Amino acid sequence: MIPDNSIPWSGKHAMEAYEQSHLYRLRHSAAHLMAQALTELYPGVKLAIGPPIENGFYYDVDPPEPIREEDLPRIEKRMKELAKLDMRIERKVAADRDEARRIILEETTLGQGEETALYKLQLLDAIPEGEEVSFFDQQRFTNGKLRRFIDLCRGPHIETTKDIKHFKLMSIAGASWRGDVKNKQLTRIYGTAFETQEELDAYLHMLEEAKKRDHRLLGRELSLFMFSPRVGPGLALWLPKGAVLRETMTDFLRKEQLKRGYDPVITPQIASIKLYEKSGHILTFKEKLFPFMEDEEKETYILKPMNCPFHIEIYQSQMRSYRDLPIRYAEFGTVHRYEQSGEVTGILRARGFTQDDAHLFVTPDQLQDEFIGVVELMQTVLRKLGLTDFRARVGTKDPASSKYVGHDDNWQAATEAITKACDAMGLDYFVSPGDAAFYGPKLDLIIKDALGRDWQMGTVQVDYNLPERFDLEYIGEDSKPHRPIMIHRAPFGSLERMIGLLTEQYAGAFPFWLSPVQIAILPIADRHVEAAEALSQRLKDTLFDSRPLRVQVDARRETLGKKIRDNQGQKVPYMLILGDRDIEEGTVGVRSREQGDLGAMTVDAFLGSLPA
RNA sequence: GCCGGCGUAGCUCAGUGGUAGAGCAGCUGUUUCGUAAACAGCAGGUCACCGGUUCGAAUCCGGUCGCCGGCUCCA
Repeated sequence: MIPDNSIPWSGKHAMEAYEQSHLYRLRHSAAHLMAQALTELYPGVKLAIGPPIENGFYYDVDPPEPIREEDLPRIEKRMKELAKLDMRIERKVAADRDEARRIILEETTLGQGEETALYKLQLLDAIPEGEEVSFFDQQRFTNGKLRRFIDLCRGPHIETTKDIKHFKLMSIAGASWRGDVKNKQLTRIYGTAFETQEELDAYLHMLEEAKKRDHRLLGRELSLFMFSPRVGPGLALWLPKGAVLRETMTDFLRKEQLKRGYDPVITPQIASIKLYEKSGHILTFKEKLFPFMEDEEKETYILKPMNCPFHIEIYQSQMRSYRDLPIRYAEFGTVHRYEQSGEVTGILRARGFTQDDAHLFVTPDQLQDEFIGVVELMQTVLRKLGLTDFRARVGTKDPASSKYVGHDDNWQAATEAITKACDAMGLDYFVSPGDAAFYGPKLDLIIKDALGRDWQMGTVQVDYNLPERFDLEYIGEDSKPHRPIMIHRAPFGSLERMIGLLTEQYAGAFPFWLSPVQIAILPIADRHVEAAEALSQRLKDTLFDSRPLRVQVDARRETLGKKIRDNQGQKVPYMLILGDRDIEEGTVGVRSREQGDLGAMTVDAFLGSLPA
């Protein structure tokens, strides 16, 4: 998390408070100021939208010539000049639509040609009839020249440009007009603004600090995973330390699932395309698939992008009775999705990843309880991982969209099951219309990474569609066939994404149970190495969380200070120092990652002090 | 995929048209050391790749690949 002292990001109320704040208005006005600078520096530039956002503001523009990063300083400079003019920012309301149109065409274009109003006119058309249309106007006559900027805008703004003092333009990106890639791509310029220089500096400093927690950096420094161009983009190689961490997490969840009546299943990496034709994924998922494979008999196979159809095949392999339900098939299933080249981000967004997947086949009567059971498991997982900074989102159907499948009463039942389960669990969630899967509503956990980006982690989805497509049945008490409901769920989401996020949350200093190396033994001199190896073996024979303790002896011929420094850098939770005194007295010198030197104690005392 | 940026040793980075450098890591030797970097030496690069300009290219130009920020999409 970026510890942003200006806006606590989590929680709906915090966001609402931000939108009411002076800072929010300041940033909005900074966006306008930037637009004014752009109209002066790039005559004919077409302006689109320029809102304040969580950590600053942006403006989307369509410039007559490309804007590059090296242009930002002179845009900033022009903004500073303009700000000093002390232009009053005045709100004006158009009397009617015709006047609004006239203002856009005659005034906001500032004599640069009506075509510069292209996007503003479209925005005007999107404002519902009868709603007030307002403009914000800032101007100053200076040195025989009128400097003016007027923009179609809902506001609110601050009163004068001279209060826009502490800002910085951050970056340039392409952004589609109205978020649709089929539309023209505009140039988006990001900036940030604060009330004081200290806050701006603090924010920039925080960004620098956040970069140090980037999982891609720590993944390399701690030897967790790697990528190789010879393997391919987005295809991670797990190094021994990352792999053991991952196994530890998998072990933990596997046990929790066994306790809750899940049955493990294992399915192949590829399948005939027919399977995905049947599931319908071939239509909705086509552009996400790796290129197809064809065998000598001209049968087409695809690398699996998801596990559900396989689990359905297993369900369908025999007659099911209502007495068999619920059936819970669990698989740590590795899937491959051909993510667009620009969207691959370390292990947070990879092309191959492993879902902690399971599919529950339930009767309508069981839906509610099973959903609660899944939410309970997710809470257990979050607690164990020590994650508290997350948001729970209930994705429901967007009533205006036609992309969904299934009957309305099913949707309503499923949505109710989800919200009731969340209420019953006391989960603090928000409802987000339009964020449902196309086949059903879902509950997602959203977590931010070090750079403040949202990632969807764990998910629970209610599905009426696949049972329908595969014609799934169970025989009910009435001896008649009935259709089961499926729940798709993944508490971690994917091992890759969760480990990436955990790495950033903990800045690489994983809790003891997860640390790849839990204990480093540091013999002081060569003559202590033998005792160190013996101690190492003794610890490895000790179970922690029913796994052998992970111990490493640092037998390098380095000074103790050097060994401590290196193992601290590797974020090893405990170092056990072994020298003449210890061997004589039957103790070890214990040093903790967090608290430093804890003094000498017996190995038993040390083991007894380990976190439960 | 699109917009913008970056690519020099395993890592972090110097090097603006004239014989490729530093620190750390690695290896060798010396040191055997009690709580955050012992000392010395050695080795290590097709300057991402391909093409062009030039007497001469890490450096200038074009293309490709990879990575980073964003858009779109997602676990």
